[in-house]
Amino acid sequence: MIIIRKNVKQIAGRPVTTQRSLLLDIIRRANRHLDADELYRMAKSKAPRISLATVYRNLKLFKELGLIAESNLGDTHSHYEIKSAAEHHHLVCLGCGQIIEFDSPSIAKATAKIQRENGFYITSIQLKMEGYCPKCKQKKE
Amino acid sequence: MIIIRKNVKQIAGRPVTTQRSLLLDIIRRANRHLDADELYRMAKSKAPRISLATVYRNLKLFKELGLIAESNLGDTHSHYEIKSAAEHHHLVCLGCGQIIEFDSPSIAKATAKIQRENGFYITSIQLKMEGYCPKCKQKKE
DNA sequence: ATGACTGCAAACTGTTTGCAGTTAA
DNA sequence: TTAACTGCAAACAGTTTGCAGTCAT
Repeated sequence: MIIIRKNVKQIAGRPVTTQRSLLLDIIRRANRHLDADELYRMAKSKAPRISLATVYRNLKLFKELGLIAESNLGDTHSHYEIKSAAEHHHLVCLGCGQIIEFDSPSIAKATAKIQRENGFYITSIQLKMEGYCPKCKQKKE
Repeated sequence: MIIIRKNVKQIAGRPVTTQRSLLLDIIRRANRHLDADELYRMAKSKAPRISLATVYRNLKLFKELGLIAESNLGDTHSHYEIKSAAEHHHLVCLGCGQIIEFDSPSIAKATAKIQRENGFYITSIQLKMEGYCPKCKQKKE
C-alpha cells in the first residue's frame, strides 16, 4: 500500500515528526475506533522503536487540536477515531461487542434545543446506547 | 439525622451487611454523583474500618443489580448515582466543572426511533454534552 | 454450618511524567 | 540554533484480586 503524504508540512502548526504523521495516518486509515494499545502495536510494526508514551502524548495533542474524538466505549479505557464533519453516536452491543455508529437528525435537533434552553455553549456530544443487537437479542431469548 | 432501615432484610437476594446497607444508603441520600473515593470517605466517617475494596466490590454489585448507574463524567474515573425511574442526561461545564442533569422527551423520542430502526434492544442510554455554561462562556469572551 | 462477605496488602491496567538525548523548522 | 520532540523507565491513579478471617442467614 502506497502511503501518500505529500503536501503535509505541518499538523496544525506543530512539527511533523515521523511518529506523529505515522500515528495520524494509522488513525485516519483505520476507519474504526482504536485504543492506545492497538495504535501502539500498529505503529510499532512500522516504527519498532516508537514508545507508548509517544502514542499517548500524540493522542492528547490530536485531541486538543480537534483532529480526533475520544470515547469511552468499553468502560476500562478510551478509544479514539478521526473526527469527521458529521457528529455521530454509538450503539454498543453487550453481547458481541460490535459498535454501530449512527447519525441522527432527531438527536441533533434535540441537543440543539437543550443547548438553547440551558444557555450552554456545547463543544461536544457523546451519546452511547448499550443493549443487544438483533442477533444477540435472539440468542438471549 | 435518623437513618431508617426497617424492613430491609435483603438487597436483591444478597445478604445485608452493615457496610453494604451503609453504602447504598449514602448513595441514595447523596442525590448527586459520587466517585468511589468520595463514597469511601463518607462511609469511613461512619464505619472507620471499611475498606476501599469493599466500596468497589459493592459498587460493582449494585451496578449489576441495576440499583445504580455508572458514568464517566470526568475522563479519569467513574461516578455513580442511584438509578431513578427517569432516564436523564448530563451537561458538563468544562469551565467550572458543574454537572447539570436533565431529562428530555425529545431525546427519549429520538432514541426510541433509533431503537426501532436498528432492531437493537437498548438497555441503557448515556448522553453527555460538554461545553461551557452561561457564566463560563461569558468569562471566555 | 456455610456461602457470602470483609479488611488488608499486593497486583494490575491504563495513563502520565522527568530526564537526557534527538530532530524539525 | 532552539523549541519541540522522542524513548525509556519510573511514577501514578483508579481499580481488582488472593487470602485468611468474619458474618448473615
